[in-house]
Amino acid sequence: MTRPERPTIRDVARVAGVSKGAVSFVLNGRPGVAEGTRQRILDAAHSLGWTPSHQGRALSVSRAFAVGLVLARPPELLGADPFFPAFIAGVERTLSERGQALVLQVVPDAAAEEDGYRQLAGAGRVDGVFLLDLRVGDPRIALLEELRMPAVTIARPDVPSDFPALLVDDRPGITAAVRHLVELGHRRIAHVAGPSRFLHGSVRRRAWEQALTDAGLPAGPVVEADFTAAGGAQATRALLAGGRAGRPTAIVYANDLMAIAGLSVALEHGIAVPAQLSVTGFDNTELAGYVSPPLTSVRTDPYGWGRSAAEALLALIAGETVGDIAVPPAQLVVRASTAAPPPPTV
Amino acid sequence: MTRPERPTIRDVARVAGVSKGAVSFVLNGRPGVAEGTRQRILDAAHSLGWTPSHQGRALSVSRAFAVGLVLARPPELLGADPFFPAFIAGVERTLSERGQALVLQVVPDAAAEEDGYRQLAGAGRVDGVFLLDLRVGDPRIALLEELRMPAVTIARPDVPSDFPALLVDDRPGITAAVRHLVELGHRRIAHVAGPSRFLHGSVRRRAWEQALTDAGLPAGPVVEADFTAAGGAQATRALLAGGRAGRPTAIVYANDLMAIAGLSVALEHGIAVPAQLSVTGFDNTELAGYVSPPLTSVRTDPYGWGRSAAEALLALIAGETVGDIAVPPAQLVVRASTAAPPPPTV
DNA sequence: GTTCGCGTTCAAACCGGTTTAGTAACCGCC
DNA sequence: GGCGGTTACTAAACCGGTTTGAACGCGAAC
Repeated sequence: MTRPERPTIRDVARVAGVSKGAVSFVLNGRPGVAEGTRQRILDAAHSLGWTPSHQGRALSVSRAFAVGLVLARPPELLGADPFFPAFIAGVERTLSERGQALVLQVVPDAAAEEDGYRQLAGAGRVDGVFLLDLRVGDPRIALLEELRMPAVTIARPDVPSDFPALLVDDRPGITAAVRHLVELGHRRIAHVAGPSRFLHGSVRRRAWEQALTDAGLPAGPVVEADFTAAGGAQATRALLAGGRAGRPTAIVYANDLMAIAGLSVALEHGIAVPAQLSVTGFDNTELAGYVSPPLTSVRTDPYGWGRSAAEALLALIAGETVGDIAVPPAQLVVRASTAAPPPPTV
Repeated sequence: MTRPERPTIRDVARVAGVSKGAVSFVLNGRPGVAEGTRQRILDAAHSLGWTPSHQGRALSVSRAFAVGLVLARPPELLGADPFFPAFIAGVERTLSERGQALVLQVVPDAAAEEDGYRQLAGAGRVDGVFLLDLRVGDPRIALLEELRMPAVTIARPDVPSDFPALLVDDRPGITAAVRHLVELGHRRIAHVAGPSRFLHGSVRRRAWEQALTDAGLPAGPVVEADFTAAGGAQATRALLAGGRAGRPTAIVYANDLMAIAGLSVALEHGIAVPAQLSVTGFDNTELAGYVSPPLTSVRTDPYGWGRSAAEALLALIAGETVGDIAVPPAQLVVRASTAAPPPPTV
């Protein structure tokens, strides 16, 4: 029975006939080690199959080599919204290239979320965090500043923040959607919004209002929903409840999930899309192109955002000065769920 | 300017007037500390706002207090498939209760995946891992055994494995779907499968075959796809290409995403669902109930699986003997996408 | 009054790395 | 031959916890 113990830096030093310090120097590519010795150490390390212990290193340099992400969303929505996995995949792509890990926490509500950040910081488990799903007047900004925890926010907060922000801007996408509908001839354009306590929820709503105003149109009806299919369906029912007269001819949804649910509610009411009702989504989910009719949507790039956010966070942790990060604007993808409105009833 | 340094166990010991050892004992709830001293130590810790350093603890007990998950899926599919986020949420729920973290890695392909596990193990970054998306003859089982890394597999592998397995079984769900269709009168039941290199892909396919055989029906046409909407659409087109005569009257899809894409392909071909074609999905995604027609699907419980898998893994890491874990069988949720087949053409 | 046993506490070693201060050897040079 | 400077390397301290072995104080037993 051989000992399955992992070799340590001591073993490598012994085999190579040098001190621990020398091994450490070689490992970190520091100068001051003769080439011959360097090779001997590398050979020893290789023959022992040595990989430096993460814990040992983390302790001595007091870094965690990990960044954190705390998500406060009910698990069922987490599953339905394709944003998170794509964002996480992007983050991971950058992190794994640099030997960093992502420490994830999923909590049920906002209170637990602050606790989550507090724990991660208190235990020194992460070197920095991402701030997602910004809320209006988000208290987490102050919390993280108090904890002196480096952070990158996804979108610029509406409260003063010294943290670099990934400048995602939902407004051009919504504006483009409304403009597209206006150009098709729509004049009664409704909105199914996300929760107004979230920044993205309220930003998209205000962009919709502004775009209508800019087009010289009165603000149409708006229903606040919760980004879920169930919520989208219910909101759509509320909008389509009135008689044909006052009913909107187009609905701008704050995400694809609600829009897709809206499509089937329309069908259920005997309202043809896009002949009698135009519909736009947001996110450009994979499924958007494969429902009927294929959904006009706003394409965003959560994967790319994840990559950029991670790069910025690592730079910030490394002590560099990091400013806000620009990202390409979202673009409207026109498919078959939008068309000219029906002729006005006489 | 006050020092923002985090207090250490030494500071707590000094304030409480005891040794580091005493503080450690109190922290870990060990006996052998007088009640008065215990209180003094707790007070000191509290007044300093001390939280033990994760790195320090991890090093001295040589545990990582973290478990790993390596995902080898292209990012775009990760976003579309609601399985992962739900599973991860379940895992997290259990982990965060016990102060453990989840270290996630998303890699592009299978080779990088093995590398990922090797790195996590080599650096001692995790105490155990989950094995997801089992492949036929999965080489990772042997790898993890070689690395002596505790693991829990999601589903029982088709190769010998000493690791506890979460006994998810897709067969009853598929069987129920086929039986449901047979009872409705269908006799030509096709299948859109997942990649056959995955265990869940081939298990579902075989279950479909077996169910047809059991019903005394010949195996219908099968098309192997890749679990994406695009793949599902393409597969559906292939199945519906033939004339009305040989065309299947029902399609059993290996997941909801492909089934939903299939719905719109049918519509595009002028084939009414469920009047002329019945469709079943798998996963019972939130969206399944909100497409038209609402999709008959098989409900699974990835959130619950995550919880159970995490509990088993932690127990295994703690040195307990852990056997396979039973989970409630998947259940068919009948909605409006299935109905009796059209009367045979004369 | 010593001895024993017990509960309480401390000092020191240890986990596996990094980092700093210091030393030995070697070089060229005056 | 002694000096200053460079290079290559070592020994030891340190990061922040846990754990062990010994010491101490005290009451009961002999």
